[in-house]
Amino acid sequence: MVRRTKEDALETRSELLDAAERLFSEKGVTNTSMMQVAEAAGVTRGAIYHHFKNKLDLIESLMERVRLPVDEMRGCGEQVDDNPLHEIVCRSKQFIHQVENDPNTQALVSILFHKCEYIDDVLPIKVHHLRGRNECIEEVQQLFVKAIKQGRLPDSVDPRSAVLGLFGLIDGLMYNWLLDPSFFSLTGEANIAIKRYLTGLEQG
Amino acid sequence: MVRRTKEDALETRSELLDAAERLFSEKGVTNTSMMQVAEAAGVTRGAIYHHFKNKLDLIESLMERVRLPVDEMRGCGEQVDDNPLHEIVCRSKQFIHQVENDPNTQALVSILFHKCEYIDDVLPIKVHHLRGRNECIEEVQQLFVKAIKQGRLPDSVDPRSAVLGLFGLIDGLMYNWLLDPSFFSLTGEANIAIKRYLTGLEQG
DNA sequence: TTATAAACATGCACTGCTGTATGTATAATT
DNA sequence: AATTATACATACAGCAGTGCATGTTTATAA
Repeated sequence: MVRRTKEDALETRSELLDAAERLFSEKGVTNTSMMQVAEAAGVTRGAIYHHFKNKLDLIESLMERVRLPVDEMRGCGEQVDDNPLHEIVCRSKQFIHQVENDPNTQALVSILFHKCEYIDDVLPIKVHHLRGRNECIEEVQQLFVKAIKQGRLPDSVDPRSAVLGLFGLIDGLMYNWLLDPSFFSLTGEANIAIKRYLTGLEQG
Repeated sequence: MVRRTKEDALETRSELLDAAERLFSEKGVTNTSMMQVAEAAGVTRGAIYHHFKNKLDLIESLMERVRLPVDEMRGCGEQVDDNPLHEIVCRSKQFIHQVENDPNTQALVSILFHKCEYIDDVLPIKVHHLRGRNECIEEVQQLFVKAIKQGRLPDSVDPRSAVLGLFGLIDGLMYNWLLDPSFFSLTGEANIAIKRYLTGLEQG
């Protein structure tokens, strides 16, 4: 009803993003209208179109705002030893833990996996998703290279192949877990599966 | 423009389903209108609403029509020996091969993974997806049980955990491959990764 | 052979959503 | 203190899509 200060405006914008994130993850992106987002944020559609050009711009801003764990997980805090395999495990666990425990992260990943359609119009989502993923893949691949050089993995292991399998495993577990979180424990199964996969890597 | 015989009607229905499958996998489910489906099939919207109640009914029919490889892959043709692990590998390969090579299967899986939103309204999709998956999981889990009994896998392996990891791996690889098929060879990477995962299972 | 019903085509009314234009009150600027 | 720009609210026009009702033609059954 009134205009407020600049900080208040930023808060409005933030609340709009929060509402969008919630509604998108609950009802899907295309099934959520701008008016519903506005209502959920306690404002009118005018507010949205002031802060964002359109729905796509809103989505892009959502992607910009959240730093996905895929992005975060470069550099894994307590990295005591110089074993790249340990860092790979640590990063993976941290990633999965954040998805299972941080509501914001979970909502966004849920949107990416199950609540949006990868069509041309929402290309920014796909682009953002792939970019972060590819950067992360590149880094983990280097860790595998390092592990092979250190003799922790046999030479017969192709680092690219190793990282593709690992990411497939993690993504697949998250995908299925998000379909029905009560079906199994993400952290539990992921830890076991990753361990097994790495064990398989260590053998020829 | 005219009415034809019963067989022709079934063909019309089939062409509508073909068109829907194509358009859905290309442009997404919600972004494809009934009129576009009708046009692509060379008929008008009236034809669709004659054969299908609405868009959801159309989608349900799509799911009914195609037997996903997940459903098919029970009983793996040339099963010479009695090694359940071999059957597991055989089924997985068959599944993946069908996704990579059969256009119909690929289109439908692409829809399930990337071109629809799992909201309440499209619950039939989710239900169908999960039902087929769960049935298959159950069967493969029994194969793991058998393998453990035969001493081909250590007792420490939990069959449920084993199958969850395997399905996660396969789903994740397919998910990522469908995002960008040129990024890697699905069959190639899947074979390697599955082999590694099973190797990891054989170790404690 | 006639009647009925199937297999569509056509047209209409309704709705939800979008984008924008305009209004308005307040903060920020001078 | 006056002006300007910001941060929204409100109002309007317009479309795209849906669902249905109603034609129209032909198979099919009696």
